[in-house]
This record gives sequence, structure tokens and C-alpha cells, in this order.
Amino acid sequence: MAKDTKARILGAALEMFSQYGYAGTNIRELTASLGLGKSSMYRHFESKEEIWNALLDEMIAYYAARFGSAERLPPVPDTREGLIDMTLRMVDFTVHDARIVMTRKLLTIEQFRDDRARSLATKHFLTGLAEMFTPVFAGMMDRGLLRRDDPAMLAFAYTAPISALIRLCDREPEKTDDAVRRIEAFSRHFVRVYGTERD
Amino acid sequence: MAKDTKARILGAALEMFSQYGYAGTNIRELTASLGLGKSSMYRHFESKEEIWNALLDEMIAYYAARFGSAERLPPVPDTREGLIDMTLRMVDFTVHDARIVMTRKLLTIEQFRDDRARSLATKHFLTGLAEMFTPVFAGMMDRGLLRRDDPAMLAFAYTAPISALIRLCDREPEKTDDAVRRIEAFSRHFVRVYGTERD
DNA sequence: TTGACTTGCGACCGATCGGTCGCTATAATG
DNA sequence: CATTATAGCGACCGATCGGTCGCAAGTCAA
Repeated sequence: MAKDTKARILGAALEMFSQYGYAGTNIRELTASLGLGKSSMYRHFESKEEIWNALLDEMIAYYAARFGSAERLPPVPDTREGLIDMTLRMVDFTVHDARIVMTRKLLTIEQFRDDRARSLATKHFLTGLAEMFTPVFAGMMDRGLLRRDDPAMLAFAYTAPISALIRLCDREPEKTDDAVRRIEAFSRHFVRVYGTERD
Repeated sequence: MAKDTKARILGAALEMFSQYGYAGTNIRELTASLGLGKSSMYRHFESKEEIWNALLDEMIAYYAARFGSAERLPPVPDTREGLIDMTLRMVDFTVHDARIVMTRKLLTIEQFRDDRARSLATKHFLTGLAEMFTPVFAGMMDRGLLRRDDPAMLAFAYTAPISALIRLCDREPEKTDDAVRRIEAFSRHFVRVYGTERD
């Protein structure tokens, strides 16, 4: 039960920190939401700050495992429509997975207070997606699906607008469907603009 | 002195809220930073929350005055280089103006807690810049400086990456110079991709 | 000059915060 | 079976929080 309780505490912390922020979360409510007494929590973490640090460790490790390794790169689509499909699948996942949504919200809220949150936020919101798509676009250029250009610049130009709409979903979840449609429209616009003339 | 003190309190609140968040800011420190006793503050605001609301009122009014009206639209540049110049001037201002930087940070931090902050955040981070550039791009298309296309889509594709780099400056100010260079590079890339062949 | 109003101050208040302590029930270990 | 470690609990602690109160100094109109 020990390991389980520790994980449940971290889950509740993610939930509350991502909603109210670190300073705006109090431990009584956090533990109460688990049906746990406040003092019981201190069996598993020695302070509120240690919860925060453990949560960040977890997020950093998860990010590294999921997006950090070179083997995890997405396959190069063999049609331009394939790029759109892949994009929409990724977006659909990242916008609806509760854990990832809460992670982004937490990083958004705490990025100015904690250095590790700051650098992880930059990965999540700026460099991560772009680095993922750079080799994709390079491969699509090799296959003649996209015009020759700087693949890193294309990846930035492609992922930044998508990232902006994902963050709109985090902020105003009721606009999620509309945002996903706008992402699809942008993606189609993008392949039309950057696509080679044939096909 | 009354009006002045009230404004100074709002200034200090913007500074502290944007750094530590609403929940993470305490009134003793806030007033102490002004050389003011805590109880004196309550002569001007009846609660901490009223400071918050007044600050939001101010930000909403400022935004409406500065970016909301149709007369404040930027002029349509008459060369593609003019677009880059205009962009860099705007970016330079928005990235170095302390008040605007703090406003963005505050909206970033509090967007999930307060509905008015939420909607103002969407304007600042998504729709505002795009709406500003839509008529610019429409005008440039009329002048034959850009290929005919949906000006709103172009504005979104142009402003979202720029906005992402502006937010990088907010998050990691030491990268400001690099970010501005990347904005210039992106802007040049953009006019190359969307520009008409002549000129 | 006087009386009302404004703006400042420090002492104080109840509530809530993160955190501790002693106790108990349970489960694993010998 | 006895022992020991684990994980739960409520009571409690000092510190800090937002907010109040009574008082004093300055301002300004009558």
C-alpha cells in the first residue's frame, strides 16, 4: 500500500498544483481528496516542497522517456495527407490525455518560480515539438513531398501555431473541438504552401 | 497623494503577482516594498481581491485602448522589408517594456484561476496579434507583395511563431537577443515563402 | 480656529498554513 | 507467538496569512 499511496499523493498534487498552483494548494485539501489524513502524508514525503520536487522529477523523466530519445521519433509519412493524419493523431492525444494536460498547465503556472519547471516548459512549448518534426520534414523533402528548405525552420513554423492552439485547449477546454479543426485547417494550409507542385 | 498611492499599490501588485502569483503574494511584503504599512493599504482597497480586480480592470482597459480599436491598426507596409521592420519594432517594444512583460507573465500564471484573465490571455497570446496582422496581409496582397491567400490564415501562421518566441523571452530573459534574431530569421523566411515571385 | 476628512501607523485578531507528536492497528519477520 | 516496522489517525504547534481597530498627523473648508 505504501508505493500506491505515494503515487496517489503525487497524482492529487499534480491535479491541485495544475489548477491552483503550488502556493495556492494546501496539504489538508490535497490529502482529504484522497480520503487521507494530513499527517499520514508526511509518512511518504517530508515536506510540501518534496512533493513538488518529486512531481517535477517524474515529469522530467516522463518527458525524457516519451519525447527525449531519438528512437521515439515519429515515422516519416509517405504522403502529405499522412503528415496531416499524424499531426491530428498526436494533437488528439495530447489534448485529451488528462495527465499531459495537467502537466502543461502546471508548467505554465510555475515556470517563473522554478528553474526546472522553466526549462521543461521551454521543451514542452517550444523546442520539443519542433525537434520532433525537423527530421520528419527533412525526410519528406528527401521524398519530394515538400519543397527543399531549412527543415528546422519549417518545423518551427509548423509546430508553433499548433502549440498555440493546444494551449488554447488547455486554457478554454470548451473550444477544444474548434481548436482541433483549426489545427487541421492550418496543417492543410501548410502542406499546400510548402508542398511540391506535383501530386 | 491618494491617487498616487493607489497607483503605486497597483504597480507593486503587478510586479509581485506577475512573479509569485496571486496566492503566492502577501500584502505585508507588497506594502513594505512601497515603504507603506500594511493597514494603510486598506485605505485604498478593501481587500486583496479588490486589488486583483482593479489590476485586471486596468489591464483590460489598457489592452482595449492600445490594441482593441480599429484605428490603432498598423499601416500596411509598402515593401516586404517593411513588414520585417514593423515586426521587429513591435517585438522590440513588447519584449522590453517592463509593464507589458509583467502583464503577460501575470496572465500566464493566473489564466486557469480567473475567467477574465483567461479571456485576456487568449487575446494576448492568440487572437490579438493575428487580428492585427490580418488586414496588414490583406493589404499587402492587394499591393501584390504577397501571394493571394486567406489573410487570416497567414496572420495566424505568422504571429503564432513570433508569439511563441516572445513568451520564451518572458520565461528566459537571458535568451532575448537570440529570440529576437530568430524572429527576424522567421520573418524573412515567411516573406520569402509567401512573397510573390517578382521584386 | 475649529471641526471634519483623509491618510498614515502599529497593535491586534481569528483563521489557516505547513509541520510534529504520540498513539493504534496491521502486517510482515524471526 | 512475540517483535518490529509501516502507515494510518487526531490533537496540537508556532508562524504567517488577510483583515480590523483606535489613534495621530496633516489638510482644507467654514
